[in-house]
Amino acid sequence: MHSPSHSFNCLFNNPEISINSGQVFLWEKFDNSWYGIYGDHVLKFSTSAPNDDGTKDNSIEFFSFPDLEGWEERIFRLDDDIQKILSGFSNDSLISEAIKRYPGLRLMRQEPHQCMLSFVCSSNTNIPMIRRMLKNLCRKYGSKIVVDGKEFFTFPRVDSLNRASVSELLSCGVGYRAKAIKAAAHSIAHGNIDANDLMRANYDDAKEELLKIYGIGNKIADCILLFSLEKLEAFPIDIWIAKALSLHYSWLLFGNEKEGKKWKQIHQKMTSTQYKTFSETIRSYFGKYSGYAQQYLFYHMRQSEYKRW
DNA sequence: GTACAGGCAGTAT
DNA sequence: ATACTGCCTGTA
Repeated sequence: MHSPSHSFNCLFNNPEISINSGQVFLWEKFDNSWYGIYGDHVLKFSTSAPNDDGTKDNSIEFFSFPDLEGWEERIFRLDDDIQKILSGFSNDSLISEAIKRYPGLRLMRQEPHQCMLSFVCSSNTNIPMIRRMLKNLCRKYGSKIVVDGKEFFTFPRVDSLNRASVSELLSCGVGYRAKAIKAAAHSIAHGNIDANDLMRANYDDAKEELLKIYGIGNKIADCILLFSLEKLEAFPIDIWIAKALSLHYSWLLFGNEKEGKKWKQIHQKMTSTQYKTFSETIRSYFGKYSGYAQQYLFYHMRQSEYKRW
């Protein structure tokens, strides 16, 4: 189905950059169109081809299969008052610089079950591998939807993953994460954990629930909370953010210089208590929209390393 | 061959 | 609490 194109302001003229941030995994570009898996749906948007005179108007058209009315507001968080949120970081020079440098970068709202399973697959691996694992899972357990002559596979229902045997999951190349995938699917399928409950709960309570699940630790829990459970104060600290923190925020995190230097050398492998301490400090510094700061920091760190994915 | 990639759980101190 | 270890899999 076809949604009318938006009259976008400068704060949302570039949905591509948010997808390229690497926090969503199942989007692909063909020509002028992006296609993404969102639970049971295939989403698509197209930027307009250049006009005859070589100029480009910046209208974007949105589609979904099956129809998902107004998905772009939801997925790109157009309901956030981003101007207000970003202006809240004006006292931080690094984030302010990143905001100027990467216009249009936004958090994306992910489908909760898909988000949870995606990040469960993300441990100790890289983005191309995560994408491969998820695509394999979709192909094996999702359903096929043909759009524009291309085959897409929806994200598996938790029931299917819960019923799958570990050896079947292994054939998707997920390795030792198979056990964690089953654990997560089982928790959802049996109602031990419920996305709507967690959305209503506060950050700490929701996180505590997620941490009970085998395979979900601090970082993955924070990703799930930020990207799918409306906890915008969540601040996932992965290796990239850890680098950013030791590079730019040691003044904030370390009272004494020595400890900062020591941590710089290690600069990964945080203990659980370190994670908690850093997380609390940084969240009280950036405030209730810390997650947006994380998004800009993460993107900036990846950009400055000329990473490909 | 070996190191490494968006962490995590298990065990021993 | 912290230190240390192994882990599927594909790529460089």
